[in-house]
Amino acid sequence: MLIAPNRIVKVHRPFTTSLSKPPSPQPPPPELTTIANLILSSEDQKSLAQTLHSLNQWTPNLVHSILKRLWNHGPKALQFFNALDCHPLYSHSSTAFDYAIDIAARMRDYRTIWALMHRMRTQKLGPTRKTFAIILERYVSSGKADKAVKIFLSMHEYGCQQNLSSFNSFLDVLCKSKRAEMAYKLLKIFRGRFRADVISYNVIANGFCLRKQTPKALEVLREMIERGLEPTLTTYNTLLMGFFRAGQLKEGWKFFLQMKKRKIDVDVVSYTTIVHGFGVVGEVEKAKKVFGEMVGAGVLPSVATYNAMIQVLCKKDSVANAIVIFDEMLRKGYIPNAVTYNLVIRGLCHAGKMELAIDYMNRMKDDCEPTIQTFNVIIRYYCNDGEIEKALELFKDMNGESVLPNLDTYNILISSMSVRKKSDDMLLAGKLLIEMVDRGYSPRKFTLNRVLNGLLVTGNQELAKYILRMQGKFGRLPRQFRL
DNA sequence: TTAGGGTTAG
Repeated sequence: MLIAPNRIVKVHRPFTTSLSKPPSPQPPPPELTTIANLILSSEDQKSLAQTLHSLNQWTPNLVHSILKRLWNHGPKALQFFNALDCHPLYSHSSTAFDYAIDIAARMRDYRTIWALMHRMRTQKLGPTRKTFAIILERYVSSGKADKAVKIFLSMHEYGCQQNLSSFNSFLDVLCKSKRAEMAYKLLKIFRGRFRADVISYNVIANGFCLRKQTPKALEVLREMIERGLEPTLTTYNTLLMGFFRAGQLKEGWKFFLQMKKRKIDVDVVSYTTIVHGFGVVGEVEKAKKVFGEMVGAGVLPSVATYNAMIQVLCKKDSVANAIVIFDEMLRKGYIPNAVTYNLVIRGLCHAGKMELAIDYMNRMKDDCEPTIQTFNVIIRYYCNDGEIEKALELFKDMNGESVLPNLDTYNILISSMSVRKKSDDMLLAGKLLIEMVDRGYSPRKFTLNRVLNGLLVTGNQELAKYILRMQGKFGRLPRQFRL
C-alpha cells in the first residue's frame, strides 16, 4: 500500500497552550513554488531567460529564496542566476552572487567560481570577506587546504583586505575540517599581523578537542594565558566538550566542578554538553540527574538541552521515554525545532514505528519545515524494511516540499534499488543515476559500478551504454567501463 | 559567516 498524505491521521499534541505558541512559520509565498517549478521544468536557457524577463517583480529576497529552493539542483540554480543576470530592470545583489558561488563551489566547478568573482568585481559588488569565507570553506572541505591558504593570503589582490575576523573564520574552517595542526601553525605565523585574540585561541582549542586531543587543547589554553589573554566561558565550555568527546568522563566532570568552584558562571551550554556527554556513552542516569539539577542551579534548559536529552533517550533508553520528554517540553511552552523532530522521527523509525514517524513529520510542519534529513531518514528506513514503493512515493512528494533530494537521497535509493538485481529496479536505478548527474552530483565509483553491473546483468545494455556516454559529466569511469 | 551545546548510517 502506498502512503497517501491525505490518509495520514494527524495526531494533535497534548497540552499545548495557544498562549505559549508563537504564530506558525509563514508558508513560502505561492509564487516561489510556482516560479521554482517553472525553472525546474524549463527546457533551455533561452526560453527560461524569456520567461523570467517577462516577470517584473524580482527582488533580492525572492531571488535568494529561489536559489535556496534550488540548492540541491546546482545546474538549474546557476541557469536561473545567469538568466536573471541580464534582466533589464533587476540586477543581482552581492548575496545572490555569494549563493551562486557557493553552489558552483559545491559542484567543484572552479571555473564558474572565479568567473563569478570576476563579475562581482566588475559590478563593484565584491568579492567581500563573506565571499572568501564561502570559497575557503569549500576548498578546505574538498581537501584543498594548501590552496585555501594561498587564496586567503591573496585576498587583498581581489580588493578585499583580510582582517582579524576573516583570519579567525579561516582558522575555524580549517579546525572544523580536522586541520587543527595546520591552523595552529598559521596562528603562530600570523598572530602578530592580525593581532590574534581570545577567539583565535578558542577556535584552535576547539579544533584539537574535535580531534580528541585534549592535551593539545590544554596547551593552547596555557599559551593564551601566557600571552595575557583571559579565557572566557566559551574557552571552558570548549574544553569541557573536549573531555567528554575524548571519553574522559571523570576529567570532564572534575573540570565542571572546578569551573563552579572558581566562580565561573556555568551556563546552559555547559549543562547541555554534560547531559549529552554522559548520555551518548550510555550513562543515562547521570545525564538525567544533571538535566534535572540544572533548574535548581538557576539555569533553564534550552531547546538544544531538550534535544540532547531526547537523543540520549532514543539511543540508550527508549523512544517512548524520549517522547515523554518531548511532551514535557511542549507543556512548558518550548517550540521544538527541526533537530528535535528529526531526532524523534529517527528514534521512531529505528523502533519500527514508521507510521508514527510519518505522523510526526506532518506535525512538524506546524513548527518548522521538514529538512533534507527528515526525508532521508524516513526514506532510508523504508528502504531497509524493503518498502521501496513507500520510499519512492515520499521521494516523489519531495517535489512539492521545501527541499529537493540531495546526494544522500540518491545514494540511499540507488543502492536499495540495486539489491534485488531485477530488471525494472535496475532501470529505475539507472534513471535516478542520470537524474542525480543532471542535478550536479557525482556518483561514487562504487554506486556507478553497481548500477552499470546491474544493468548489464539484467540485459539493459542500452541504458548502460547511455550512462557510459555521460562520463564526461562526472569524470573518470572505473577501469572496466572505460570507453 | 568571528568562538562553545542539540540531527547522520556504515
